[in-house]
Amino acid sequence: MTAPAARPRVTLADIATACDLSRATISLVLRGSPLVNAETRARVEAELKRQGYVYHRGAANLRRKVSSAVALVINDLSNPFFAEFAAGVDEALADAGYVTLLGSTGESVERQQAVLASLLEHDPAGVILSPAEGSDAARLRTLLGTRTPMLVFNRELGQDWDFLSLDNVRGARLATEHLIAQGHRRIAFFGGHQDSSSCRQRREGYRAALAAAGIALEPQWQIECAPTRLEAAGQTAALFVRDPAPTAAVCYNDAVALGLMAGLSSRGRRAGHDFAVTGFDDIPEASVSAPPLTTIAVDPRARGRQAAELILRRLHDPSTSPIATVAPARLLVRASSLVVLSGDAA
Amino acid sequence: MTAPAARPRVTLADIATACDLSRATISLVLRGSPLVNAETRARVEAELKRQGYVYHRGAANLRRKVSSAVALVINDLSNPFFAEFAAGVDEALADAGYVTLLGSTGESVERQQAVLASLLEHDPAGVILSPAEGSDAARLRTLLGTRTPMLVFNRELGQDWDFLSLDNVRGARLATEHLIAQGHRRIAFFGGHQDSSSCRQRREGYRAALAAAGIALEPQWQIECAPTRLEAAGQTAALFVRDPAPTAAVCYNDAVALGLMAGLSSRGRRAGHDFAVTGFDDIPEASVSAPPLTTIAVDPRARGRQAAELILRRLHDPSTSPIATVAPARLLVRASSLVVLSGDAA
DNA sequence: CTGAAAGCGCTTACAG
DNA sequence: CTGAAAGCGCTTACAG
Repeated sequence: MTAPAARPRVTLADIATACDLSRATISLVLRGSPLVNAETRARVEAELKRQGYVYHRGAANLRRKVSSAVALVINDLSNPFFAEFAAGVDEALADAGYVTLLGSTGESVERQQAVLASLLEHDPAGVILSPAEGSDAARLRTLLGTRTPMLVFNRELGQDWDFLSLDNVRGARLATEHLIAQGHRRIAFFGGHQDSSSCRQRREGYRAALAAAGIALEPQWQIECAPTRLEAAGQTAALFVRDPAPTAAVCYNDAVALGLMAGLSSRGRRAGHDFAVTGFDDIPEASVSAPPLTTIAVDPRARGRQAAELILRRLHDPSTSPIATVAPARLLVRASSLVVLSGDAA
Repeated sequence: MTAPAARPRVTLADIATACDLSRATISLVLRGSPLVNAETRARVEAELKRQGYVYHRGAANLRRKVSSAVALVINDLSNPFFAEFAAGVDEALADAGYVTLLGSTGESVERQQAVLASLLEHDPAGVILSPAEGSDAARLRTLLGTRTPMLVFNRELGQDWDFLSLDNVRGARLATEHLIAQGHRRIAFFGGHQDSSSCRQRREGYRAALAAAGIALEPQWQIECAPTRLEAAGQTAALFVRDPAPTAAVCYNDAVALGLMAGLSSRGRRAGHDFAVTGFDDIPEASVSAPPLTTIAVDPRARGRQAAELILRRLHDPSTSPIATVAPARLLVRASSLVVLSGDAA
């Protein structure tokens, strides 16, 4: 907290005194009321500028019992996906006249509780939460109460909060169908953890595509690993323990896919030449890796704007029942999945 | 703005009534005053929990004439460098009990003015600004006045604001010295534009290292290009128009270095084998490119924490004169610069 | 140890 | 068209 400012703040009352008017009239000018005389208005506006008046929205909000802030709590701002999301949220909130109260949790549930508690003291009209892994919905509910609407992004939490999710099922299904269309029949699902809901959903899409094509799912080609490049590279060998090995892999996300591509090269194989790889997310590196990565784009900035719009709608309409929205996923075909299969491999 | 909440807010007065005490006493409990009787305190705390009271910091701040917010205005949140910076700022501000008011400008000067004006109405104790390209210091000064302290990051704006910059000179010097120590004498400076202050500073470090080693600077090896991968790849040929050609290049940044490496391979050369390359920034891709890129790390998250600490210090001590801080730069040696020179090349 | 009163910067009926 | 008065949720001397 700060010590009181040396220079005292310019206040409505100062302007009123200088113009020899009441505070009420100044307030009307500020809020653009048509009630005030044009000449009076001009005089007041000149004086506002002259004294460098800055509106104290907090005081106004207190009096009016409204809030012009929305809290945005992000699990991992150093992930470009969430950074883009945050940029989209902030953009749309600003356009609607709201200010963003930022909190980042670094995937820590404890920090998430602390950050949210602190932000709530600043009286946000609503909250947008991209939950930390392992978030406890009941604890969040206790913190939030029922007064503050929340939109949950990306990871489902249950409760009666609005929810914006990526279309994980459809995305993975698109990737898998693409590989099948290329002639692959032996397709692994590579990376991610079963206990993550997004991983479960992506596997579901993968399974659905296989099933629709009449391809049996091979349990030994369902390979779990932490969703990082390094872990993925380390797990590459698991794809090739048995013969025949898969000819393609749908990866949990781009990081995993890039790790797998590295793992492939250190085994003398090359993605896009003798093995097909797809990712998920379309991180910036995906377009410049060697080879460029076929992946699923979810446009995080657009998702951010969408999240902002959803919470704003909820603020205006608190009574309707919770809304679950699924954002579209788009297949981007690049070289990593374009393999000419030998007769043997297919 | 929101319509008034349906459920009325729980207030100090509600707790006071329920406990049959005055609001003053409740306030003392909230602020942890030792004046209040232990039994009374316990009773109050139970009631606070029971009613789900949440402190209205805005009201308290208004009364106390303090602020517990800091505005953070970022030019490009979709750049991982600035996203990390923002995460570091938020982390440190939260630890100090402040909340972050986020604004992103997308490198637009007009948006920067609008965003800042809006944030200032929320009465931040201070501002951290990573300026949009082409920012107008005088216009910013008009907006800010002299009441609100600001810390400027990365791009110098003049005025009497505190300033945190990266050590471009020292970073480029470290990279150049490293190449010299590897035996190189024909070292180019590749990429960036003369009109960017960071590019000028990096060239200055490069020149200083050459001068200290008694190596003459060759004007034809100072090659400008836009700081993107694509432009850099396209300019690669410019290094080899004359004989002898350089054996190494200090690149303006990592994007340029990665582009140069691509340009080299399409000419049948390989960074780290027959040509040495260094970058600047340590973007995530630098560690996973082929070969991994020797570069200068500036640790944006640590810079964010540092920025937060600097503005907090300024809040506590408004009178001291403006402070310019230069953040350290660290050389990360990786394979792209490790070339065994043939007798001829050296 | 607790309460009554004034006030932070604003807005909003209500008069005139 | 403008002003007087009350009040948003809190804190802070000042009494007692």
